[in-house]
Amino acid sequence: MAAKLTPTSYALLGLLRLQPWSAYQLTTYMQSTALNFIWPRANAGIYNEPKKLVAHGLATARVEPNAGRRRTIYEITGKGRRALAAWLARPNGEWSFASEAALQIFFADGAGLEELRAQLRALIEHGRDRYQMDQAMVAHWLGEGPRFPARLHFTAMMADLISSLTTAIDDWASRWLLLSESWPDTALNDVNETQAREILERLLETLGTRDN
Amino acid sequence: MAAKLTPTSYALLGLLRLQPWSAYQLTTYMQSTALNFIWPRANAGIYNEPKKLVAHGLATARVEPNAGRRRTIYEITGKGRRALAAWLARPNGEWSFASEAALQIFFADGAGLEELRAQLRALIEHGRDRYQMDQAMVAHWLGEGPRFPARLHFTAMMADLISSLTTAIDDWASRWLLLSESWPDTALNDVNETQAREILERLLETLGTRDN
DNA sequence: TAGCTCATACTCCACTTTAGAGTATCGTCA
DNA sequence: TGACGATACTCTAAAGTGGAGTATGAGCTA
Repeated sequence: MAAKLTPTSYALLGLLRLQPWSAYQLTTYMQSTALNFIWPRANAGIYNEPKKLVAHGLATARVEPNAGRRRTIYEITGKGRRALAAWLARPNGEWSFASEAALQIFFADGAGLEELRAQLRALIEHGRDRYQMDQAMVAHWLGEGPRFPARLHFTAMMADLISSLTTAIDDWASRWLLLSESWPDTALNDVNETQAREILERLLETLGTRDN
Repeated sequence: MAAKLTPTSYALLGLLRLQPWSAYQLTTYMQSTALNFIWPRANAGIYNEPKKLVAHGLATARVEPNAGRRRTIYEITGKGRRALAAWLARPNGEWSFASEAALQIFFADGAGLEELRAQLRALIEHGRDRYQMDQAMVAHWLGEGPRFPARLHFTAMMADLISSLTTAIDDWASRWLLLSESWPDTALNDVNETQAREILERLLETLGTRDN
């Protein structure tokens, strides 16, 4: 009877290893921290997950009063610790990206130049919002310290990853916003064909130096 | 009676705008091109989507013989074109990332140093596989040209995006593989605390220059 | 010729996940 | 007293998934 655990299960086990949590705390933490960037999950799904952990003996639940209300506190079990350790020992290089914005840009030859550029600007604006949010968090970590001070290095690692990706997308959108300045429209023409070939040639070089 | 269209619906409309497609062709194209990077979708879902488009009058379907077999060919309608154009005119800066690997790295304080480093190496290896794949595609586009020659600039745009993200993650993993060389274990210590603070301080600077 | 493999062409399905609400209670404030 | 925000959690129709499966035809080999 192998428990059908998902990465979400393991994420919660990872948090429970640090301390006991209420379901609300787990959900709030997962949705307001770096975790929401590297493993975005819907509210309802997170609430359901600890119940599954309990059903499989990986966590325990107790209901306690809290300021006149009841809340459920979850704690990891020994079995849960072992399941987490086994998962951590299984290397996995996978990641995925998805973007409706990028999809719209990919099909922008069905729209006008100004619409394409508006999409690129929207991506840049979205990145700006992200930067402001991240800046406040980083300043807080350097000042008061993170929620888990003993994990500062992991906090920094994730902040570095998020910033790297946000910056990469920002740079990409800015690059093509600049390149498209000289386009008459979204159709292929001499200007943007030359640009495209140059970019592809540059990519071929870059990829060639990295594939071994 | 507004059709409940998803980004997947629009992606298919975007492809149908270029030419008529069979369901098999739509599925194969979506899963083997840049589209699978910016909007990854399961096989069954893609097969179902064109039927919905037909149900909403955005596409038509006809069954034709093909080498003794039957296949369904879909074509976009005028209504479908208008729905696509309206979607393209709605800017959207959103994107999402998800990675079980990053999740495992985030919780690696529950494992040993070698396990953390194995995770980082797995990410780098995954990137290397990606580079080899992309290299072959880019070489093909520069040689024979892409499937849709008139969209070369959009092909280049997406290749640039994919490469940027792959490179960013590769660099991040390499950076932390290097930084962790001097760690005695995954716990916080003087060495990695100093590293973490330096990274966070550098991030604060970078974010500060980009948030306005 | 028969069998195997691959490509073409698509369906099925139990389960998971989502977006986007909703309900309920308590403390604080005007 | 009523409104608002925080705490605490549930509900649900629709979308999506992984991982098969079925079927047919062409090409190749023993």
